[in-house]
Amino acid sequence: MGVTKALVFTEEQYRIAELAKALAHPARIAIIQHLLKEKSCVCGDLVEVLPLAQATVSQHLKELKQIGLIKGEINPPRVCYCINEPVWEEAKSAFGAIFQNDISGNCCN
Amino acid sequence: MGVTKALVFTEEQYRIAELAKALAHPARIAIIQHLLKEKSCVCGDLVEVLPLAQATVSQHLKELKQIGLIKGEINPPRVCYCINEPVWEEAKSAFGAIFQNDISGNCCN
DNA sequence: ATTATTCATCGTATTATTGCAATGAATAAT
DNA sequence: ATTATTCATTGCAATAATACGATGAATAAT
Repeated sequence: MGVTKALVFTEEQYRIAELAKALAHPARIAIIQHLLKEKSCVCGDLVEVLPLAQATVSQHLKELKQIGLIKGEINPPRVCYCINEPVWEEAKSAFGAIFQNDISGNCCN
Repeated sequence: MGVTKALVFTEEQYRIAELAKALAHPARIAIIQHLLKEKSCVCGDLVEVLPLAQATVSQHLKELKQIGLIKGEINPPRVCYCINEPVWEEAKSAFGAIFQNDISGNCCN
């Protein structure tokens, strides 16, 4: 049955998984793409772009903020969102590190 | 409250989210990393590398296979796993398309 | 034939995610 | 002061993900 080792995952593995999870919903992809497309901060017109209720959009924004991929600047009465550069670069290199691997040497490729 | 538009997400958004979800667990990151590290096919010694029961590892492998990121070749009595090139390249360019964006022009960066 | 090995699948319990209506907080407009 | 706007948060309900023991299927070894 195979021995279950008492090994836990590495910090890196948890972090990549966490970042991936933040991207693991079409609404959050749509939010990110919208923020990337508008080259400046987006002031909460996201609800009109998405087929979701305001509360739901707010939840997705919260998740993206929590992980650090985006940030929201309060600019009453609106809140302006944009990509948060440091974490964005972290994610970029994390995914880059995985996908830059050379897989051509595999016996089955 | 903002008008809820009758818009559904694009195929691309669903696909990226789906691929991200496949990477959204440390065990699956560990599996992928292990397959990348071993330059050839890995014959099911994954259970010994992971702190999880065999059934759980099998589940994670199933998910990765379902999405197409890996493939398993039956080589009785073992099953050999490796990265599945076509989908791997698809994921690589999907994430690349997102992370290659220039965010330096944002008003808040 | 019997037993061992390897891996998948089923059943099930636990926990996490998703979605939205309702409400709250804070400011702007009248 | 009252009302409208903007966005966050709370409180459910429905669904999905996670984990693992138990079992099954298929082959190899004895």
